[in-house]
Amino acid sequence: MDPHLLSTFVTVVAEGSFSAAADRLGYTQPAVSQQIAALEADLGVPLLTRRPVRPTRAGERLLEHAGPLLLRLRAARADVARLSAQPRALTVAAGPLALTADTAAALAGVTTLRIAGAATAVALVASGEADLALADGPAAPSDPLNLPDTGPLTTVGVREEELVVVLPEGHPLAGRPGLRLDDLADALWVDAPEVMPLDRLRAVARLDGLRPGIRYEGHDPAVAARLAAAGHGLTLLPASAAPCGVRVPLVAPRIVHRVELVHAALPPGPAAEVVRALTS
Amino acid sequence: MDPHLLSTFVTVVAEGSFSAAADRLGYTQPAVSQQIAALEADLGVPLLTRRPVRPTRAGERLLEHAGPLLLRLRAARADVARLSAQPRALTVAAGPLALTADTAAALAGVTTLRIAGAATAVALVASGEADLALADGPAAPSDPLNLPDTGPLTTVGVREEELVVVLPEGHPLAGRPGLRLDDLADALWVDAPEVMPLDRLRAVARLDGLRPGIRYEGHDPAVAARLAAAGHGLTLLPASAAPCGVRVPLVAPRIVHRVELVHAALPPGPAAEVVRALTS
DNA sequence: TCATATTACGTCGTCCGTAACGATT
DNA sequence: AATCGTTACGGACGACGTAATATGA
Repeated sequence: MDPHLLSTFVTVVAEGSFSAAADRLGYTQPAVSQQIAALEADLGVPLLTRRPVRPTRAGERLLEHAGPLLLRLRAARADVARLSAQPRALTVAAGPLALTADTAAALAGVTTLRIAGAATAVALVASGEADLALADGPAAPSDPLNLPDTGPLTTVGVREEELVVVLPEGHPLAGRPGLRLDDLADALWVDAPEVMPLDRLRAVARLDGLRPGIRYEGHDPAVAARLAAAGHGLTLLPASAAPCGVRVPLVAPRIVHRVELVHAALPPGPAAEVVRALTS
Repeated sequence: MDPHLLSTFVTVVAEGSFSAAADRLGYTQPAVSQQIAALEADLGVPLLTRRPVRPTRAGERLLEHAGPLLLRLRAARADVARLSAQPRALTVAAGPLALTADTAAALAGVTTLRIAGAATAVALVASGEADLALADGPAAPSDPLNLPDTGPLTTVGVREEELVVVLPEGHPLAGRPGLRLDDLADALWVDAPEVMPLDRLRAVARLDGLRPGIRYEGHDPAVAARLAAAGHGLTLLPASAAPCGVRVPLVAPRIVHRVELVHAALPPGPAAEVVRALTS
């Protein structure tokens, strides 16, 4: 199973077309056709239906592996390259809820700041495109975030903060001193996958439900809070990130908003300084 | 980075010689030489010192990635193959401390039982060589074991059991009702990596120390207990696995012996039956 | 001097591109 | 008929084996 073939396979599925994938990868279309045929011959199973081009069940299985596999490959290369690399621009990948005032203050010497979901931020560090990741997400108190395993990276907890449910004024539950998530499972929630993905919440809270309401595809927690305040659905945010709406502490299940710092082994330098500042 | 090259690299390091690796892989020796040269050219860094053949620092980094990478590759292949595979012999990989009487009773229809450490057991399932893994190891109560990430496998907790320190009769601490691990960190411990690896204990207990004493390379917990009872060092075992010696409950840190069942998506059949029996 | 890694070179296989073909809408 | 994937074929590159060479212990 050549990673090269795996990568074209992923592209073909993403594009939904052999010719489009060929264009994107800089091959001719027959080359892609042959690559897919080679992969199918190697595994002994059809991976794609043609017209329309869709993964078969076997193809879907392979896709689940292909992403992490290719990431790890890039991670290995990056990890080796880091040893001989010269210090350069300092890039930090941060989750949308990671940048409180304190955290921002600790980022001295940072050249580029990139906002990305937890998994993506870790992937950026693993593949060498970023030096530090500040991944954030919900977790049980003092439990680690469930980050993808991309090899030997150092992970340290930076912060845990209470979560609040954001409700519109006049909501029937707005007067309560605290709320239980299972009482809200049937309510409509703001579906903001880049701020606080509902599926992670479900996983951490061991809960089904959380019906998705309006979808917000941006990064800004304030927008999610405003949507909630305007009655488009509930949302759950760390207390400091919810500037408006009625904020009621979450009391059960016991979930906090956790921020973790992820980085590879760092030589002394500005990156290491930022790590020190963040973890002190 | 061709996985093929990666795999020869791993073999060369393991054998400590180009020619021995060539023999093992069925290549000629110059072929191996060229493969390593190609890998080094690709990464732009020397990976091995020659005479003696040892990994450089870059090589060591690469090695850390190569194992998981090749495992995941096998896992992907196995996962795809499982879809079209016919039901066959049912193989279970179990940790050395996983097979209590109850657990053994649940293994109806199992053809082969293989004893292996937690990481190996999971690797066997991922690569399709086993259908079920019963991984065991120390963990904080209700915390998951820290198993390697090899793709979409289902993990369920099966059991948690109290851990006891096994001491020889007449040991100064033998009369205590309970023991703290940090009080024993400077003592000599039975080093039984295939029963209860000391490094895992250190990691879970967040503790240095645990000086290794006599080394036992087998699987049998009873032997570890006997060595401890005979005064060759202390050991920590689940209460049910320590047939002799003075057994004192561990009271701090709060660590239990946890068993987890790991398996891929299973079609209905004997394997699924065993899963049901184990998790009911 | 012997063992062991590297270099040189010929051969074979693999992979891609061009061109022709086939199938599906 | 048009679009898109497959098959056919030729050329280029890469990979392995044999043979010769270099380098340490």
